[in-house]
Amino acid sequence: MTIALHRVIAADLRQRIRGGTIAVGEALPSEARLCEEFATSRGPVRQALATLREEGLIGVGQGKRAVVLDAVPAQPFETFLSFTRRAEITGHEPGQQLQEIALRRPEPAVAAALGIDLDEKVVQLLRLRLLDGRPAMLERMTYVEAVGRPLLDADLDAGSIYALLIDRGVDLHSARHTFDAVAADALDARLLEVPEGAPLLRERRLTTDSTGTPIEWSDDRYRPDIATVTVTNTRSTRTAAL
Amino acid sequence: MTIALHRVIAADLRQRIRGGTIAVGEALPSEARLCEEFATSRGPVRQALATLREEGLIGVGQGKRAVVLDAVPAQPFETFLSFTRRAEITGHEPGQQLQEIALRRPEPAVAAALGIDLDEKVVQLLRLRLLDGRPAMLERMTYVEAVGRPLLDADLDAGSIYALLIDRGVDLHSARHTFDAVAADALDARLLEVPEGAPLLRERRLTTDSTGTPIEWSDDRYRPDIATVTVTNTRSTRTAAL
DNA sequence: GACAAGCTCTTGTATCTACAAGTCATGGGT
DNA sequence: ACCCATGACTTGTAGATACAAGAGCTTGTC
Repeated sequence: MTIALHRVIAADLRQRIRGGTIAVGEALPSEARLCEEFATSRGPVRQALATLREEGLIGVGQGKRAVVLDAVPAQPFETFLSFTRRAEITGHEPGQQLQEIALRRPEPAVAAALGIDLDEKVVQLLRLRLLDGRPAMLERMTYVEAVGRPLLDADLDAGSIYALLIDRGVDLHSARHTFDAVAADALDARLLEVPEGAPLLRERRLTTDSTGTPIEWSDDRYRPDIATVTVTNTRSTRTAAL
Repeated sequence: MTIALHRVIAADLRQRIRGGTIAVGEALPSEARLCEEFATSRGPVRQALATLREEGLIGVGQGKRAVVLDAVPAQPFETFLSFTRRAEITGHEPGQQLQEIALRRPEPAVAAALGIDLDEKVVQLLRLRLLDGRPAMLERMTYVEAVGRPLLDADLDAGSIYALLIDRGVDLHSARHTFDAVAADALDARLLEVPEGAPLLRERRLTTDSTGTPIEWSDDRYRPDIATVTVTNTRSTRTAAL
């Protein structure tokens, strides 16, 4: 399988930016220069630059060379879902420790979020996420039974849950993330290795399929000194409409 | 001034999607068809489709026509930016108290974020935001001088800063938001009326214009019992791109 | 009827060309 | 010393062409 040239170019430039070969604030080589370097035409070069721009890595402008904005790329949409992908992109080593998996009846608040009855069962997971071996995030995930069943038999310390679900044909479509801050409770404190009461970033997430049916409810708590969450948004929708 | 053809095509298709001429789930005309229709080559047509894909309006895939995903993009820019708009949507009464506005030299960290020299001046604002009369969020905003100047003369307890800036022709294009949690410092505690050390949701925001030049840096701290931040994202946008 | 091969339509990738439009540095005039 | 015009360089836009690769329908065979 050959990888498209514009992807190769984008990956190469990404590497240079992350590796510091091209520093933040510095200009990239001109398109013409890149064409020579990769022995290609402007098409693939421009496509690669467009990708980097979309990722928020570079800023462009007519008549002037592209400039490196930031060494850490903003997450494209789908990576918003995956802790593993996020870690890889930022160059950290992801890890995970499954603490508990259970099939049980949900608490009322969770049942309400998922829009199910109190007597329907759910699959709940408690999982600690690591970055470079340090505790970074604690997930409390709840899946509706039909979706969560296969998780009971899977090796959850190995791969990504999302990859597994998508593999089984689960139609993950959109997610609503609500952020706030909480004080670490006893369990948070023990697993994340922070004092009780320490501030944690909490992300509560409701994931739905393309028909809008809830699939997953999650309460994730981040150690703010190790992991943060970044979101990028653009105004282009409106501007272009004019 | 002529508008680039690919923008015209994008705007036209957007119109059809929003207007219902092409329903959600339905396929767009093929590229070849669009080429005929707009009497052009594939370049501009593909560029227009790439724009719509980036906006999350359509999903694409090799060998099959582009499909309308959603008539309304998940995250309109203004909604994300504007506390006022968010409050109105959720049915609360927004309020604000400007604590301080100053023209000064930035701290090194802020200067670095904005990509300016230490001896360039910036306009800094400290503003408390209220919901239904209760303190909800504390903003520490920093603008590059050229952009922030007009704010010195404006009535900031009245309208929205963003509305004012857009009015003055400032090209707000995209923003990167980083979320974490911090313990309230003395100033946070006093103004937000929480104990010192209480967990606060922190949103650090870098807003840039369409060339990627930073315009604004902000550190916003939310009282989690009064205000949270919600983001929605969709998966389908990107799947085809990998 | 079921299945598979093949054909056609479609998008993805790449090249070459051309001109428009913006940026920036150089250099000359005041 | 300052200012401005010029010109070189760079990116934005657009056309035409070619082939690769995936999707889905059609058709022919068993």
